[in-house]
Formats: sequence, C-alpha cells, structure tokens
Amino acid sequence: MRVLIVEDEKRLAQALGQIMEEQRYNVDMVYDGQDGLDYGLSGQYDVIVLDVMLPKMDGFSVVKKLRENNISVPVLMLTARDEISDKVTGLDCGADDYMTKPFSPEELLARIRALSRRQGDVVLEDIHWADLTLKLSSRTLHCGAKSVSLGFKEFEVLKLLLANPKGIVSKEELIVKVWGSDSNAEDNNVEAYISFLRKKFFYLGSRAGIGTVRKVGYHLEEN
Amino acid sequence: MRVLIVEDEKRLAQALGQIMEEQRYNVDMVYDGQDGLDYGLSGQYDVIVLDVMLPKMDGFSVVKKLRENNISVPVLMLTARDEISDKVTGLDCGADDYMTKPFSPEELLARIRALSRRQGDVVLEDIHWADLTLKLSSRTLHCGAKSVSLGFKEFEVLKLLLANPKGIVSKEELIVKVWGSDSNAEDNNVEAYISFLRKKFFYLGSRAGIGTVRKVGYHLEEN
DNA sequence: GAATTTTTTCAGACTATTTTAAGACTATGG
DNA sequence: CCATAGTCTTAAAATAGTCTGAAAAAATTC
Repeated sequence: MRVLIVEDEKRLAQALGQIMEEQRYNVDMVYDGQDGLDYGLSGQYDVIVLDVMLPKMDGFSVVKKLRENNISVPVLMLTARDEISDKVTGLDCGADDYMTKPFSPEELLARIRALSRRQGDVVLEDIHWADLTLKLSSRTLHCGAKSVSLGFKEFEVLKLLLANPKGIVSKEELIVKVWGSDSNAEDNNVEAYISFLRKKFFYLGSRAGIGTVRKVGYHLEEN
Repeated sequence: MRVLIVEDEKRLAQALGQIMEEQRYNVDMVYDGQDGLDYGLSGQYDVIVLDVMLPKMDGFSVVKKLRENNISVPVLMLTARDEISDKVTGLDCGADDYMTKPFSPEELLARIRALSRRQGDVVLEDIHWADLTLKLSSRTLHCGAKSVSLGFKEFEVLKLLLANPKGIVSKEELIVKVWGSDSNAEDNNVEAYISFLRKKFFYLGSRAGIGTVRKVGYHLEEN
C-alpha cells in the first residue's frame, strides 16, 4: 500500500513515516501543500495523510484541487485541536476523515486501515477455487453444504496460496508475508499450518488439495 | 427514514441506493425529473436527492414546483463540477444543500444526516431481524411477547450490528461509531456490551445471536 | 439528594489459536 | 537398499483474545 504524507513539521512527518513503514506501507513524504498536490496528482497513492496548516498551500485547497482533478484517493486530514472548524468536521472540504493532533499510532493506523478498506470494499469479495469458497468477511471456508472457520494464520496462509493458484509459494514467502519478516518463525510453523489446512480440506470433502514441491514450496491442486 | 433518489445515471443511482440501504433507509429511485416531481409531490419522503441534469425536467424546476406545492422536504442537489453555477451554490432554487460529483459515501451520508437533523422530525422506524424487533422510538427490543429496554450504548451497538446484518462489525468500528473516535474506550467495553446484549437475547428467548470472529469482530447470526 | 439506571473497570475464567517438539514418514541420491 | 535431509502429523504447552460477573463510578430520574 502506498501512502503519501504531507506534513511540514518534520519531526511529526518522520514519526508518521516510521509508524507506517513498520506496517510495510510504502511511504512518500513531502513538506508543503504544493508538493503534496503535485505528488497527489500522480494518482499513485492508496491513502494521503494531509496536514491542514501547510506552507505554500493549505490542506483544504490541496484536497479541493485533487477532487477537481478527479483524484478520488481517500484523504485523512490532520488538524490541531484549536484549528478545528466545521470545514474539517463536516468533511465539506472533500476529505474522507480527519484526526486531531495529538493522536496515538494505533488511532492513525486504524483510520488508515478504515479508509483503505472503505476504498477497497469492492475487493472484499469471496475467493473461489475448485469447489472451495473462502469468505473474506467472515474468515470461513465453504465447500458444498459444509463450512469451517479458519484461524487468523490459517486464513492468511490459504489466502496467499489462493493468490497464486498456479504458481508455487515458498515457505520463506509464507513466513515473511504471514508471520512478518522480523518474526522468528521456522519452516515447521508453515508445515504445521499446511497440515491444518489439509485436514480442513479433507473434512470439507473438497477435491482441492495442497501439493508439496520438495525444497521449493506449496501450491494448490485439484484432484 | 424514506429517501427519494432522482438521478438518470443508473449506475450512480444504484450506488446511492445501496449506500443508503446499508443505513437501512427506505429508498425509492426514479430516473427523470417528471417522475421525481410526481413522487416528490406525494410528500412521503424525509429527504430527496436530486440531480441537476435530468431528462424531461431539470432539477431546479423540480424543486421549484415542489416548493410551489408547499412540499418542504429537504432537497440535496447533485451536480457535476463543471455544471456548477450560482444557482446551485446560492441554493436560490429552493434546495437545502448541494454536492458536487464525485463524492464519497461518507459525505453523502453526512449531508443527508445533517439535512434530516435540520428538519428535526426524523421518522423512527422499527428494525426487524430474525424474531427480534428493535423499536427505535422507545429504544426497546421485542421478541414475541417479551421485551426489554436497552441502554443508550446497548442500543447503538445493536443498531450498528443490525446495519450490517451480513457483514462483520469490528470492535474498532464499534468504538469509533458508538463511543466516538476521540474516546478512550477499550475493546473490553465493547465486549461487555456484546455480553449484555447476548444476555438480553437469551432472556427474550430469541433465536438471534451474536457471533464472534476472533480478531475480526462480531456479526448477527440466526440459530 | 436518594434511588435507579447506565457505564466503566477489573480480575479471573474460559477458549481458540499458535508455537513447540518429537517421532513418523517419504523422496532422492549414492 | 541405505542414509539423509526434508516433510508430515500430532499432542501438549504456551499465548493471546474473549467472556462474564461483580463492584465501583457516573449519569439520570424521581
């Protein structure tokens, strides 16, 4: 996910950037409204975090111009408590959400997730493979009349396999994408989850299976 | 709440309708100005969303004729950015608010809420789910012959669950929408209320229940 | 201002998920 | 066929997330 931060207080911008990079977001930072607008117009971002008070051009104008150029990227406005106005709270300026400073990293991330989810809620469709249906909203796996609920990690592992229905997914990739690159998960963790999933496939009576390619990885297959 | 959408771009009309139906608004849609006027004259709506450019009769004329007939329903005009005129911005036409396309669902809902609030006389309809009836006017929950009254927070939590009868509502969303995004409510507050509600469902003998999806949220389910 | 209701807080119980670890199994090269 | 490294499976231990009852605090009502 690509995020643009437009904030002139460098310390704060830095902090924001760090918080988001920890979430593996791809972050760009600029420090005035003019740059914010130019970067925003590139249309390459999934979310823009925009301070209201900025040099050269204020946040409201930036959003306004973005919208005039049909850039519908979700915008999260940052504002000091004493700068709050109806223009912000009513979101009449075209922003999608606002947050008053100071705020917690959790709140920031929560709002960013909410915004990107809102945007992508069309993508939250069910995934089909062979006779299986993975319901993203309820984290359940269905096959015919039967269904099972998946744990968080099971879900993520399966989702990754489904994202490459023909290709092979390595244990390493699974570890990085499901456990995180800084985790100390071992291959056996992946093996355990593959085993759990196979057991559930079997319980569901599905004709789908997970094939092993020794020393390479796993892939979905249809029997 | 009853809403009339008058919009000739069917896709947009459809999208608007969906957004509002998710809020459990009672939505009617028509696709030209003449029908818009006819429906509007029935006087049954709490808000009318009206495009400016319409076949048969433009939006301005529709509002004008409505007002001539003493229909004082709040009207929200939709206009493309390049159709904007003082007639719109000044609201000289008799509309109560206007919004330029494109806009976010949130903005639309915010404005509609604002309009109906301004009106002050929101019609409170009951919400039904499974064997439950939530009476919005009295904040009571009914099932068969039994009923209980809900506290304000219980009520809001349940209403949010009912607003997404199929989807899952996260604790995060509940906190933001019930406690407010600037509150310091914690997950356990939500858990406590979910527990209260379950107890009341049980007392009522309802077949409805609240399911948990670990690390994701809650959703209504029917046993 | 007392009584009642609603909301928050907290701790311990409970449960699902995740990790760990050990032994069984299997493909592959020698 | 054997040795080996890689993989599978399972049980159990550890952890993290959730539930719930009770009591304190706050808000409302009478």
